[in-house]
Amino acid sequence: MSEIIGNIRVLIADDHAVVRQGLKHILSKTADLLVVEEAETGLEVLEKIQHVHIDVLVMDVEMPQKNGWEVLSELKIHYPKLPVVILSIYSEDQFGLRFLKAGASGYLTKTSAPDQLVEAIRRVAKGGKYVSPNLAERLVLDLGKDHEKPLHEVLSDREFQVFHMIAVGKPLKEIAEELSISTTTVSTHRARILEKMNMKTNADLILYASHNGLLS
Amino acid sequence: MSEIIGNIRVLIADDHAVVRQGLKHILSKTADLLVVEEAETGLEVLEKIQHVHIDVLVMDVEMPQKNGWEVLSELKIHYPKLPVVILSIYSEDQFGLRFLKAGASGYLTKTSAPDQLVEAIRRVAKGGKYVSPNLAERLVLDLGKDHEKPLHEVLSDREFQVFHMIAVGKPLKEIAEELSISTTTVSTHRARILEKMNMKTNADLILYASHNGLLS
DNA sequence: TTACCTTGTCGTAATAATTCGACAAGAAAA
DNA sequence: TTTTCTTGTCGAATTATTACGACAAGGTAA
Repeated sequence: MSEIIGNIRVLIADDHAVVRQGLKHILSKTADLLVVEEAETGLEVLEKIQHVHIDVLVMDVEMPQKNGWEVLSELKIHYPKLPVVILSIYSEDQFGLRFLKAGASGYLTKTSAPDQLVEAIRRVAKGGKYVSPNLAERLVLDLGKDHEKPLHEVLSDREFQVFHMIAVGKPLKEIAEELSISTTTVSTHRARILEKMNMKTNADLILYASHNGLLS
Repeated sequence: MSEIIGNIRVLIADDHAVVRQGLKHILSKTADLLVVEEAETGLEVLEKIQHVHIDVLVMDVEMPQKNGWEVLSELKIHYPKLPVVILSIYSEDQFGLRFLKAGASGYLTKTSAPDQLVEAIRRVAKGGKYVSPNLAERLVLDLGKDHEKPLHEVLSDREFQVFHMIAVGKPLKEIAEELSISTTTVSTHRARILEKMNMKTNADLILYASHNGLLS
């Protein structure tokens, strides 16, 4: 029955106009994918999703108001079945895993080929997961060696999140606001991060992140 | 004569496939702008530019192999007349100025409206410069400053000293002690450093220092 | 099941850092 | 040689950040 129309209804969320255009363009070339809505901010996503029926959400990580993380976790409560494809500029091996664990159905970087995106959307619309070949390999590799984890992988998701924000230079207060937690909580996370990573200052974190390609 | 065709030939350079699609889409809606080539890396830009005649280069800042900066400065040597529009995810006042000083003809963020981009390209194709109103204001403010030297060389000795100490992660208090001056003095130096270098946070300083071999 | 970690969270109190003038000495420009 | 700009310096009043101690929920090992 649902095959009569067969269109996969997609909501695109990204604060960059250019990127939204690109996504629309890519999807418009297919017969089965239909962009029914766009959103520029996390809040907009949450709002539009209530009024329009969509099958897949394609979402950037960084957005004003609510970021990808927040939106994702809120969605998991009210729309646990809605497949979400995360689109980010950050490398798959650093962030992809975390998002998948957090319930995303797919993770792609903006450097991915358009075809991959289309494939990903189709796959997750059917209830599947999409993992790029690259990330898949990484997953397999990680099966065996549990030991030699890079320092930052010892961090919990929350800690990593905070770590990253510190590394890109966000002030404590801003981090707290963005995550909607108290500044002291952020400080606590920071202290644990520093301890786990055997470091002493934010400068150490920034340099670490820079040298490990965590900033791009 | 060149008016016979009248098309403005554009080369798009961005490592994000999605963004390239977006740009193409936006430009395809105009009658006069024509995307004749694409590049994913800085090297590719440098290469393609030798074989294909283009009127305007639209380029992202972050690219593998050679980034926007590097490409821009090389272009200034061999193709000093080629207008370059820089497209970046970073706010105008952070980076815009520096790119314009370095010879770019325009600077836009990826959140800019498509129309702005089109306007920018048209303007620079005619040999003009494109500056958003926002950035224009900033420009006026910065008129008198030194344009030649590397950023950190604009600093006074004392400032550089402080800059370096901040960059290696020393806390304010320690800096003050080592230099036997008050912490507020250090803060003042820091503020001036940030202003001179057009930066906002210590993280910016650290990264700058790291990338310019000022640490170690 | 009990005892022990890890994580996410916070408040209070103590510290550190920043902002905002200010001022004087020297350099540079007019 | 005035005048203006740059630098180095500071204090008071704010703000931001950290340290520390705590607690509950979930996980894990025993």
